[in-house]
Amino acid sequence: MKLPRTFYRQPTEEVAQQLLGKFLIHRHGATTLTGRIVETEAYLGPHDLACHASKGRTKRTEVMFGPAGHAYVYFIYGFYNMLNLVTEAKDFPAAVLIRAVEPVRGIERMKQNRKSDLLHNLASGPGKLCQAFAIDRSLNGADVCAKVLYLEDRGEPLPRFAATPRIGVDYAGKWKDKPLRFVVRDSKFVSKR
DNA sequence: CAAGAGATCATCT
DNA sequence: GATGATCTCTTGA
Repeated sequence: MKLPRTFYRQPTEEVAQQLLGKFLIHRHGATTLTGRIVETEAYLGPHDLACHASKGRTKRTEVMFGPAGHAYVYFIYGFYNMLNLVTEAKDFPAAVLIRAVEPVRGIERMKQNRKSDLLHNLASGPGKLCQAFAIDRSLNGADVCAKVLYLEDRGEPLPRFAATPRIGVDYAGKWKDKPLRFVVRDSKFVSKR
């Protein structure tokens, strides 16, 4: 079943954890790309110095201020897109970064998109994932309770997971060490470290 | 195997 | 004009 908007309206940490073992689906033209989520990070809101929205409401962070259940896709380092899901109430800017999935369907297409044949190298990182799933800024603001990009609960119980500090946020002061990254234990498909 | 540099651009100061 | 919620390749031991 497709995850409803109420799912995304919950506290961000809760959403990040509950997303593990759920399925990300992108209907891209004639191809359906599917992956099982194995790694996420929570960005808690304006007080979280690692969250883009801590810098205020800008053109870029606008989507995070909107209602839950929409995609926040941004471009970074001149190369990569990052996929986030907006959480919590309207006007409260928080989101969950999808960092890695286990490829399930559309694998041949992912291999082409990534120019790699290694299954564990297709979507094991936020930039790789977006490349494999053909996700770019044209999907920024997209409703993930609609038909193109959405998530599904396929009845799998919540996998065992670990919490670690988030990656690449050394600038975030006391927030950089908070255990807000969640990874499925024993998955081969998480990003390194 | 670990460490470091380079790639490249939208966004904000 | 500086700087990233990254990735890949090269280097050197």
